[in-house]
Amino acid sequence: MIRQSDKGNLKKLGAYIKRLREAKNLSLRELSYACDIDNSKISKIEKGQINITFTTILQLAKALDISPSELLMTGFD
Amino acid sequence: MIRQSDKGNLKKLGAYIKRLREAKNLSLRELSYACDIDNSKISKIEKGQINITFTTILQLAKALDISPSELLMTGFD
DNA sequence: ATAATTGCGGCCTAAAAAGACCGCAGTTGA
DNA sequence: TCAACTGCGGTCTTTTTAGGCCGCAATTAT
Repeated sequence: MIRQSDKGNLKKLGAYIKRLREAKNLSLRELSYACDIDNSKISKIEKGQINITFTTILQLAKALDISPSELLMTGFD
Repeated sequence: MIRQSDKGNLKKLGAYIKRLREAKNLSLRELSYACDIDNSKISKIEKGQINITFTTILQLAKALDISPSELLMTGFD
């Protein structure tokens, strides 16, 4: 039941998160510490491998110093 | 482990979704049909009772004719 | 050289979302 | 009056996230 377009959107979101993290020169473990999410999970998020929840979005946004809204600015299908 | 602030944020998001739905004069069942999400689930979302995933956010945004980013414009904690 | 860091994937358990269906009380309208 | 609609909550199963820990190959210092 996992739609094909969803996979693409998850990848887009993940790629954007990765760009933001790298722009701040943070390692997975550093970001992990900042938002209290396991580094291996963040890795999976950046790869678009998991469909994160609303609250996880908020956690990441906060740690990345960006508004949740901004985090979803990337154009999705 | 459910944070207290998360509950509030979920309620804010739900309330906003409800406002948008009502602004478009859609019943739960009508919106349900438009985004392919069960009406009882939408009811729970609007009540802030469930922590929806990224893809569910995209589905709702599309059905409500709003960008995902816009859907998260409400100020969260 | 070698020690530390990094990204990443695997594995596990518990909790929760997804998805679907049912039924009811209250409202709305014919 | 009564039929249809509406919001909403409950229940059940399947799938997935959350959350945590471990270890490795590759890169990056020291």
